[in-house]
Amino acid sequence: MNISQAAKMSGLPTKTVRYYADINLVQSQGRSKAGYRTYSETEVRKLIFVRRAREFDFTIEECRELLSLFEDRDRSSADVKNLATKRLKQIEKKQHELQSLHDELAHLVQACRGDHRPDCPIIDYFG
Amino acid sequence: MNISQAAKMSGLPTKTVRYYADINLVQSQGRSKAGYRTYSETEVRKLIFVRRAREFDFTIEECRELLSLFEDRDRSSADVKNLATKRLKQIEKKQHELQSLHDELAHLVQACRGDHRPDCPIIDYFG
DNA sequence: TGTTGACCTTCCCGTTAGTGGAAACATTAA
DNA sequence: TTAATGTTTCCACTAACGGGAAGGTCAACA
Repeated sequence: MNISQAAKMSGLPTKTVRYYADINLVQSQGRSKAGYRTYSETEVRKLIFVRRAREFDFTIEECRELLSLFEDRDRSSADVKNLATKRLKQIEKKQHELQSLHDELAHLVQACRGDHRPDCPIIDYFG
Repeated sequence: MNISQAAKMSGLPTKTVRYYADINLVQSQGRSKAGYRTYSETEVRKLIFVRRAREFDFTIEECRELLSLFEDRDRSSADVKNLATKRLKQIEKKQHELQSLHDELAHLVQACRGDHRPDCPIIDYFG
């Protein structure tokens, strides 16, 4: 199948599929006589795999690593679990950061009267 | 004072201070005869203001907006509160996203034995 | 057969918010 | 005088694509 068909089946934009081929993340099966990229279900499966991993905010490099585990019939599940656990820790760290951000800002917003007068604890805090 | 002094006082890297001048976010007070940027406490205050706002993940454009409110003695606190509230909503949205991400991934990690065998629900889920 | 329209290719530029480095000029201390 | 910083501009790079141009290909329809 052509690239747009593979894109549709994988749920990715065509541009992205081409990009993944360019950076050697998911290569096309081959090329047609005219130079069109051709895709089979194997590549589509990999594209879907990458899309799902990206939805979990795995970076492209992490996707590359996961993909090699995915393709390796002899990988151990421990390797995969390690990667996923690492990602989980990153997410939890980000959650904590976001939480303090939220609390501080919420406190400032709550303290601000929000009327026509220029007095504003938010500006005061910043400035 | 010179740029590195302003950088130190504002808590920003010199490169960033120069960048903010380039994009017209915080201009230097002027230039010395040799062409060095000069800074006064006024600019340092603005730099600190921007640094704090950036720590709250306000974008540069939002900083620009906030800065104009900051510089406008006649602004109403309502304008500032609106901006901050918008940002707060964004943060809360991001928190929800991160939460479902976390829960799904945690579930997968928990379900994975993580031993030497290749069976892995994480890979199964992705692939 | 011609041609229209949809699809494909490569290439380059833009995004965010800077960071890193190079070449050249300025200032300061020994 | 020389060496070590400090500063300038400019250019390239980051992540992960998206937009659009210029040109080649393919299928359908009159």
